[in-house]
Amino acid sequence: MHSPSEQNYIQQLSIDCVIFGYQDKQLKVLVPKLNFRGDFWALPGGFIDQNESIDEAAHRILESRTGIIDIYLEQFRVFGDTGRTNKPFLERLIELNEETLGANRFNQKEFEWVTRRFISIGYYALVDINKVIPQKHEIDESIGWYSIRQLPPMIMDHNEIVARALDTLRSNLDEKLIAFNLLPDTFTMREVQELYEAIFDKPFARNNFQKKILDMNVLERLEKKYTGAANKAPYLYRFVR
Amino acid sequence: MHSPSEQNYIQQLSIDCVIFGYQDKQLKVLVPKLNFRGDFWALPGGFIDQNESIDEAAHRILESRTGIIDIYLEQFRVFGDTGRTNKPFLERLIELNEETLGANRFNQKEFEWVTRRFISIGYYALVDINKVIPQKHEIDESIGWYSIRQLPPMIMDHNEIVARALDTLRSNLDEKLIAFNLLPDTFTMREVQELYEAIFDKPFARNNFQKKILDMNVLERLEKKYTGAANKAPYLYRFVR
DNA sequence: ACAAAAGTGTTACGATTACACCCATGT
DNA sequence: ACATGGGTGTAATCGTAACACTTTTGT
Repeated sequence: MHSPSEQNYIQQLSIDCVIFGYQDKQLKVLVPKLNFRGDFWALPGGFIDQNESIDEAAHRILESRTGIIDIYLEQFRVFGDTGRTNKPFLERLIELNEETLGANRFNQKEFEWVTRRFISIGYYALVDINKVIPQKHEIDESIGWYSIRQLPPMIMDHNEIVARALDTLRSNLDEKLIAFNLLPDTFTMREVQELYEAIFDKPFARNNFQKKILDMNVLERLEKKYTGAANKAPYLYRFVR
Repeated sequence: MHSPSEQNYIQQLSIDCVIFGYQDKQLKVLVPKLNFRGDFWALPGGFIDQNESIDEAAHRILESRTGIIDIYLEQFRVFGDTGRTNKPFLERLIELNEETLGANRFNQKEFEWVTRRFISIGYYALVDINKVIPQKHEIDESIGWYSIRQLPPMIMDHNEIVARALDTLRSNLDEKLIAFNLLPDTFTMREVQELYEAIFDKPFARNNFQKKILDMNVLERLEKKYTGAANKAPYLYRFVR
């Protein structure tokens, strides 16, 4: 897990993951912050071992960040422009951290390996945010959930990667019935609606929304949920199939 | 253009292109056949130079096969299973061609380079089949258009790649208004309809189809086309925008 | 009784599908 | 005149959006 240049990775190919969660009526993305001076945020990512498929690599990266094995996950786009490299970012990082880095946190070989041009396969994942215990890596200062509306400025093209992931999520949501991956095991119809509103950034009519979701025939209605609020208790639902 | 192992390519990463054309009421794919004993077909593909983006690489590959520069082209999926390698195919090819190959058509270095595990980015392209003069490469015996319903058995996972490309084409066709890339500059409404019927493998109602296409507001109606047939002359249309 | 939010029904609208008719063209 | 295929109009149907009403719960 240490020097990528010494691992048996495929060269110049990486995976970047956009991990979506949902909390407080907001769509969120899990983003680590690097443990260096200069406020560097970078999407969870990694490389592909010679002995694993790209999907397996993505799963491994996700598990190391969320602790969850069973994650909904899909590739959505390859980012492969000519000048796509870490170099400007790393040079600035080194510039801002000369004293703490010392002479050789990066040796020459290592530096050249990670600053080459990289082509990256974008994956997006949908998780139940309550089941995730975000794992920061050695290199991270912190890791946290950021609202899609208030993402920090990330390195390279990572902000664009998130934007593309959101586009894909929106266009796949209904057809692939994947929204429920973002919710707990049981949930109310209002919660589904608020999730949709967070994803599409627009309101939905309550009655029509309920009809649409129930017509998907993928929800099982459970007992009512007594919240203590001064109103009718909503039903709980569970996703089946 | 000779030994890939001596070129400045990104390692273990390739591009495979599904080039769609349309002729004789059939959706077709451009597939070269290798100039060896054993009937090997393989999708047009290639590698990515260090100094070109993946889109540029795909364009280069397409131009070398079609002679056309301005091609509609889109990536649609990455194929990255663990065992994804040319090796079984090449070993069989060598086995069947020992006498003609002689001792060293492939040297050891070359053989190892091309038989490593490869991750491939799938692109699909839409071309006006009449503008294409299929170019076979040195290594090819022939290159030709094969109906999507009667594709030859291709090496590796190339048949699956075509199937995935067709799925993507179908789901993008209306939204991205790309069908017209498969037609000549001017065409009749019947031709558009037959194209759709070839792509979706199902019939469309003539009047409703016409309404739907015209409601896209991307066609300009030109003069009538007198065919000499014993019926009303159809209008010609041109794609605009 | 009332406010708040949930559940459901009913109508209106728009887009798609189905049906029908008329027109141009060559034999 | 007729067969053939092209263009277009209208009605029926379906799914979605808009509107309305009733029910449940705690104060």
